[in-house]
Amino acid sequence: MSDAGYDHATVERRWQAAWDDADVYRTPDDVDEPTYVLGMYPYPSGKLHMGHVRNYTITDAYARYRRMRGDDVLHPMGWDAFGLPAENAAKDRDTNPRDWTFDCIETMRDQMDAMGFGYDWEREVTTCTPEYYRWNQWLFSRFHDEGLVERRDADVNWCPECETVLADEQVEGEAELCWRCDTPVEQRELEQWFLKITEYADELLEAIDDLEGWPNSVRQMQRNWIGRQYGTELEFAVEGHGSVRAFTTRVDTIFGATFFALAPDHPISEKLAEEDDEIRRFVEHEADPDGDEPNGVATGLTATNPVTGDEIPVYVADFVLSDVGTGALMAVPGHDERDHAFATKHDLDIVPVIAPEPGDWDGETIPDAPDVSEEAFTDDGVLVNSEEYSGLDSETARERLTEDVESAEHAAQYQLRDWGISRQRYWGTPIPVVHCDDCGPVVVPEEELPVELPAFINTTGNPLDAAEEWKRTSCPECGATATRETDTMDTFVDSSWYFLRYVSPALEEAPFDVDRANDWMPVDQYVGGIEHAVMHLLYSRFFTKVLADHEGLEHREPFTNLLAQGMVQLEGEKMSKSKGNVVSPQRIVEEYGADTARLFMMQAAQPERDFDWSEEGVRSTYAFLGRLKELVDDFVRDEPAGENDAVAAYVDAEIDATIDIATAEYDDLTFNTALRETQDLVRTLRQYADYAEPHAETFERGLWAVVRLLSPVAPHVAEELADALGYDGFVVDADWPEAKIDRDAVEKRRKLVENTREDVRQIVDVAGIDDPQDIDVVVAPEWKYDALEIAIESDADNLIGELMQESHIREQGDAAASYGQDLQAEREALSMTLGPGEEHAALESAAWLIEREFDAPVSVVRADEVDESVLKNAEPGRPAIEIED
RNA sequence: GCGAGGGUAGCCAAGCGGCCAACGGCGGCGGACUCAAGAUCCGCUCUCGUAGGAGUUCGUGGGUUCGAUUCCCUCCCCUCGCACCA
Repeated sequence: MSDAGYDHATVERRWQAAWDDADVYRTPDDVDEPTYVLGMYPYPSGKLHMGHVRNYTITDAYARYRRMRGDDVLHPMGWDAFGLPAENAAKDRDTNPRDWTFDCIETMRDQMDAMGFGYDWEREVTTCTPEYYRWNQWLFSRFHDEGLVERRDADVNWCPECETVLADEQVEGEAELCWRCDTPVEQRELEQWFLKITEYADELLEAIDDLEGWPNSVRQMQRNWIGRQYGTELEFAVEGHGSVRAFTTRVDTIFGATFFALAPDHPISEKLAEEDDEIRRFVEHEADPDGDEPNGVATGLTATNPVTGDEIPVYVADFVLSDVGTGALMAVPGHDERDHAFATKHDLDIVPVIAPEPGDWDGETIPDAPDVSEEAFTDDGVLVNSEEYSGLDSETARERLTEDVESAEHAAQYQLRDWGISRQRYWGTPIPVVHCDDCGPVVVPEEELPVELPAFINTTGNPLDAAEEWKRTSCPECGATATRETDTMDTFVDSSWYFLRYVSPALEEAPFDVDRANDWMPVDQYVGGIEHAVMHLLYSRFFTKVLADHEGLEHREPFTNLLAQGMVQLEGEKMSKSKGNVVSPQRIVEEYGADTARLFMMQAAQPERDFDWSEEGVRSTYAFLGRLKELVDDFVRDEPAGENDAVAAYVDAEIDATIDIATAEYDDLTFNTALRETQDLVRTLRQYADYAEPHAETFERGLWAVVRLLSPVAPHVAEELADALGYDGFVVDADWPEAKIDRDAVEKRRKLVENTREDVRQIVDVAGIDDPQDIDVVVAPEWKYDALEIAIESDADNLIGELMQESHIREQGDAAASYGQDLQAEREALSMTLGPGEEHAALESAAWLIEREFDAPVSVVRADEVDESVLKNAEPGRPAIEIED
């Protein structure tokens, strides 16, 4: 047999053209509840990489599978087409972002076609077109109407390289580097537009529990990101400045509060800085919120502890962050590590007020106070030194104190911040706002949308700032001369709702057709990289909820099932341009074809796992397809005329087994297992053809099953083979094969055959039989199956007694007693086997495998055809074996 | 530090209460085919064993159970995310 392969280029082009002519991937608007399969749309960088190929092969294979199962399928593709790289590329190449982007899209669409991805291109969405981004602007204005847009001064993350602000999510790691260019991020204060995602913090958090189709890791990352914490907010009176609210999760430690601390940019700190040089010096120069050391300066003021009435010193400290809690906190050095460090440094009191709960605590005795002079005790415990609260456990004390203190109330604190969407860049959606001297910022009215981007100006700053003519406009409210907002939107706005646009991509009246979206959404299966675990997936959930509340969408979550696909690596390392270890999909497609690339990837590992690209693996996959084609061609050229005998029955059963298992695996998206089974079936078919003249009908059924089981992953070659087998029409539209038996029977039959073959091998080996002459396989007598069934169902203490009540078992005498004892011994572990007739048939049809292996005739016989002495080894699920040498 | 997910035979990797000495792949060994090689096919690959047997294994140490790779606890190690968060 050769490993020559086949003419993949011709085959793939032929079927791509045929699909195209027949428009097979089109999803008409009038289908009912299609299965919505979606891969995260790519940024059009100009080149498909292996990550894309893997991502989109997964969705394509699943979409094809669902289609063959009879579903209508929505499987669209589009372009996340705004973004900074286009601007940089335009500058480098002396062109403009628009032309560059469309060139890239063109190339990538061709590459996707060459991969055989079956998209409904009539639903293509491109975010950089005014037809798309006008709806970003429209949504901005709707969000604004609903009070979900805010403009405020903010300290923002500024990337000096990209010359734009970044969302918190776009700043990476401790070193605070820009996610795009790895430049250290700086802080700037700018007027920014925010979407108030925090309004939805509770729902975004709580609904995560119901996202059962999502990986736990992603769910947990979102929970952490939202970071809700319950605690208590209460007031400390600061002399001369009135009441100051502080948030704490540990109000139970309030008797140990020995100082009070304010953030450097707290209003009181700023006021104090105006009056006091030392405080000003600290606020303006010394404060280092990023440093490890807690620094601070005494204000000379005191604050009144609302519970004890004690006056405690007030500090301005850089470890207090203005955007956490209220920007002011009560510090308890005895029970908080950071407060402890600060107190030690400034020689402040450290008072223990919580003791570890004694192991044998009775619930009331007040334990001894722990020593906290060296180290804070941060766990919950029992209150001490806390007047009437001493002796309470932390939990109860928190409740009680929050109730008792007049200014105290339960409060929640979130880590999630509002989403700053302003970007000082050109290639994005213009924020539809006009600044008027009299009216302030005014949102552009709906009928004037879209605010289109002006022509690109190659400049160092924001090109929109340089577009003088474009900037000059009139105020929509008072008509006075006004200027346009020059910031554009974060591109995550685009991707927060694109999955809705696919439903009605050309609609001119609204971003999406609400009725159809209600029918078609949510996305049934979403697939993409883990890097979007927080940002894109959280923003999309937020948008979906807002649209549900205000635009009539009947779904509150966009994605039912989420698959975070693993990386394609090379020798255990992530492929990257800088490392120079990139395998180009283009080259693989040219050399081996798209089917090989797809098949190799899908069989290499489960979709969510990382796996290593292997040139050798690719070659062997290619060889597999070539040999399969040869097998089909041989069959068609010279149709065999074998009998429908026991061997054919074996092959037939294997076909069913393969279909049954592969189907279940396709449902789970574990393509690797489905494909392994399918390849095993090909091997079985080849063995069959080698061993005997195959029964044509059975053989063809097997080939046709293989072709269809393979077709979601290797669609071109599947069409080619189906064509060779004389199938009229496209495999894409063919019915998924059906198995005639159930999984349980499949597994029992396979196990029986496998165990029997193994036993024969062992006997031959251990007994040192060189050349077996004759092999008998003896199925157990029927009464043993009955006894087994009784043993499984019975819960009587004395199993033997129970068995002996059956006359046909009792008649077996010693044999019955002996088998009964075996059953009794393994009683808890027994399970039902196939029946005697089924076992006989299964072994009969598998006998050829043993004959072939040992080159000796095999007879499968029933119990009543042999001597009793032989029968003692025969049990249900385990025939007796007699070998003559 | 907090949270999540992991640690399985030479390697990768399934299993997640009994059919588990543990699917599958790679590597290695033997055989068939071949002039030969490659490809393909058939076995073997923890230890011992002349009729299908026995023994010791699934990070560590305990526990629950008639029975644990599978459940619970301790500890060690790895990966990922978050982190001066009050």
